[in-house]
Amino acid sequence: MPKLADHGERRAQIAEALLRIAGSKGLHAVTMRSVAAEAGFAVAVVQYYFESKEKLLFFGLQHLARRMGERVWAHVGPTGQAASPLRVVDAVLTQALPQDEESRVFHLVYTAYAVLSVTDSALATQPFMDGPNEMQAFLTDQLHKARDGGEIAARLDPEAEAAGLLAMSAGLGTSVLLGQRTADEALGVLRYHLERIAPGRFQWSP
Amino acid sequence: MPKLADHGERRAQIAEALLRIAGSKGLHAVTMRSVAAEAGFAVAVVQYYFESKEKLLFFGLQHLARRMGERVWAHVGPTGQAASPLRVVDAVLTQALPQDEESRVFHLVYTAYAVLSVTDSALATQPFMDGPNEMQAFLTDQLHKARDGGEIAARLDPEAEAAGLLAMSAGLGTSVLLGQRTADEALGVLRYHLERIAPGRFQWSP
DNA sequence: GCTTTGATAGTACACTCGTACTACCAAAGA
DNA sequence: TCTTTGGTAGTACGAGTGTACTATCAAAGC
Repeated sequence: MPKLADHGERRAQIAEALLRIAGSKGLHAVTMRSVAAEAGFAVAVVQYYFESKEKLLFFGLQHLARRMGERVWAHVGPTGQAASPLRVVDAVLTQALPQDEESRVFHLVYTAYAVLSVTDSALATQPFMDGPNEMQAFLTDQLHKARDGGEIAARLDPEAEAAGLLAMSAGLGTSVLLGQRTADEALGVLRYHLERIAPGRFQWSP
Repeated sequence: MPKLADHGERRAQIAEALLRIAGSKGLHAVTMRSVAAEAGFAVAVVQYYFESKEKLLFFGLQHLARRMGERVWAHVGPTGQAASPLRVVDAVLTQALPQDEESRVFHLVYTAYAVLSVTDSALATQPFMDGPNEMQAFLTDQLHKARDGGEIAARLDPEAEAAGLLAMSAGLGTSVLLGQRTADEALGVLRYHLERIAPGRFQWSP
């Protein structure tokens, strides 16, 4: 057997190249040739590790979702499980905003994929529901804990609050992407609404 | 001079065909050929009224924005200018949700255009900021009036509330598009948050 | 040392795209 | 009536696409 190549790593390399192109030139600029060139391989190599473009696109989406999940978790984890549920909620929602370039690319490509999935049956819409659903369940749980701990008012509905905040965060993220407002302005709006839920309890962060 | 054709109407016809395709098959399925076929014309006719695909796409976006504006206004107008500002706010935000097929197509195509505009300089991002900015200013104004009229608490910030509600509405709309929740569920979340702003004042509508 | 085989490279083919070009048709003005 | 001209149709071309195909290379096993 010749020089064994780590298939997983190769596929990851190619997926990264795909995301770089999709993030800079748009998802429509993702072609076998452009991805191969960006990754520094020949077209046939991309074909070798992904038998078709459809498979490549699908893997690219999975790769993106995985990286987004890791990133959010990396920011939430350190906050600690034992920490105040409100801090966790704040960390998650803040991280959901496109504040740096990497996050901006995530948002853009993810949205592009989402739009594509509506009309292209090849890209199952399942990944676009699992992630958000999981996230909403997580936030709902945190808000339940916050309510039980008396951090937020008892009249608040954790489920509806979580769903609303998540949707707001997504909407704000899109507006940042389109240049309607800056990330800081979006953060300000988000913080205002968090403050409305738990007055005086969101002033630890700068 | 031969059989005069109303250029405005022809362009509108073609734009409608474009939107039908973009709404059903996706914006990437919009080609000179597909649009011409959908409109029942030859390709050269589309070329005749739009000198290039770029111009066609741009006009399609303008046409969409115009129709969306008309639709929202048609629902807000009857509510009356003299009516309660909260009713106007409710009407606008409700209408911003994709509840019927036409609205669903609006959301989808608009989002597709928005995503495209981020990476394609040909599609100016201006239209995606003017509309939302105008809408936010309008809602902010209504909330100011509501606050002055004592319909909402004085501690609320009209600007931040308007921005948040609009972002939430957009985010909820996207989630409906992706099938994460139904339009009714999204409406429920939205109504919950309106109710939070002005308790007991959003129970007129079914 | 030779063969096998996983990995990479180059190329060709069928297809679709946007666009340019020419031809045709029919109504209005001379 | 004949010519001009706005509108419509058909077609051809170059560029770019996904994919199949073959060739080449290099390391592992005999």
